[in-house]
Amino acid sequence: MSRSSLKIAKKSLVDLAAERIREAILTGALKPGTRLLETSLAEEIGASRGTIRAALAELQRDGLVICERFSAWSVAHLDTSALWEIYTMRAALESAAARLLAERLTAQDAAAIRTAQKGLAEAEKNGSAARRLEADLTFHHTIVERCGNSLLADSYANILDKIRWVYAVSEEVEPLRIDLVDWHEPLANAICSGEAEEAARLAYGLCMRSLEDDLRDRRLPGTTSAAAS
Amino acid sequence: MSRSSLKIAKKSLVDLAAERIREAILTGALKPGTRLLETSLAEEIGASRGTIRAALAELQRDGLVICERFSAWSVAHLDTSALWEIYTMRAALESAAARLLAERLTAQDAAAIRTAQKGLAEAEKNGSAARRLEADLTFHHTIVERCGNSLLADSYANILDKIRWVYAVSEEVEPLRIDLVDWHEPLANAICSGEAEEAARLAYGLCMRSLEDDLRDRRLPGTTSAAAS
DNA sequence: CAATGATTAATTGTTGACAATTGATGATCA
DNA sequence: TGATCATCAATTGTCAACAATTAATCATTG
Repeated sequence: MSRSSLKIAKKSLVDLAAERIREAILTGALKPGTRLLETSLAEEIGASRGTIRAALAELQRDGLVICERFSAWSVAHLDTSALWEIYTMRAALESAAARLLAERLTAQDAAAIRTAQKGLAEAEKNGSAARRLEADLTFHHTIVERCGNSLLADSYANILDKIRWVYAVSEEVEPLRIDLVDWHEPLANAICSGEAEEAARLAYGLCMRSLEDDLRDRRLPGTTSAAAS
Repeated sequence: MSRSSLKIAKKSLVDLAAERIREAILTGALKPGTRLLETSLAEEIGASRGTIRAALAELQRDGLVICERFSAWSVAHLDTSALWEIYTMRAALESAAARLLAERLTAQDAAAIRTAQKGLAEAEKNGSAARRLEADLTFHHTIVERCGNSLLADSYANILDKIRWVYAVSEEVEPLRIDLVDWHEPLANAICSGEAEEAARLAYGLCMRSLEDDLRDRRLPGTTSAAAS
């Protein structure tokens, strides 16, 4: 943020195509289980099959689509056990990030955390469900982005995508129950005061609390898979 | 393990090619920074450029090669800060896995842990450096494989690859200092007795201890980048 | 002589055609 | 009738040619 690059990031057709398809999946326009045909996508998007194919391969590695050899591409399924995996992974990454950030905190980091907190407060006061969700994700994203580990940050970005996906796909109910301000304040304080262990524990707890809420609230279409204990 | 699939996994040329190139990188045959030409690789491996291209894209997502638009593919660099990222990521994943496994332990899990421990003991008694390393990685891998989160396990497999890479690339010294048996026993015990918090803490500690050893011992060629604090 | 602009060889980006594989359909035969 | 086998259409896997872009080279110009 302090020194944004001036470089124009020209994107290849593959990237553009991947972005389009990803968007369609994450917003729920393409529902889990939907069959994807390379030729149809190529025609709709306006690129050749090879290009679409490369884009699909990228999404496959992100876990958004699956491919059975010589048979078919399709949008990945999103059942209760997937939900559990996503949130426990999130907890793993985020609690580690919180610890790292608390250990190596700079003044800019603290300022960014406080800004994200303000965003939470505003969204809480008068924001739509979508706005509250984004403020929430932004807060957590801030922590991970600043923890200094790009490997971890990249993986976390993928998880955040999937969390948006969960919200988009679930036959809605109770969007984001918790009181954003109250629940996030202790974590923000722990990080900003350098209490690494406490920050890690709080981050872990927040994620698992979200998991419980979502497991209770969301009805994921399709499967009836047994939830993790 | 208990129920191996009978299915023959025919691999596509892309997968085969990716495997070859990955192997060459992880063993150090292709050194960090080496320029990779699609045409040369295509000729050497015996596949078309498009196939090689797809393989490279896969390796790019795994962080083994990098690609600058319209200019060049090359083997990724592996400097001190990369080492730090790899090990803190490992700590994040593994401590979470240890916690999960301790919480949901089955008899088979406990047996697998004990088996992995025996492997450690044997390697410690009369094993080469390479053998000790593999026994070590196998022990940790066992924990993660059995934690029940495939998302986490996939990410961890990639990290393990990179750790092998570190050992292969570093101008060797002091291979794997710790006493395998002594250091892993507390973690194994914590997991097998269901002490989730303790298991998580121990796993985290083990990873960070390994990081310290490797930061001290290994001289990574090329960069002189400042280590993380 | 330094900075700018044309030239070109090398390399990646994209495409459409062809080969291989699969699953469904219907014919064949005990 | 029902199981088995050939056939075929649909779809993915692979390839080789062509287009776009880059970086290096060298000429040009103030």
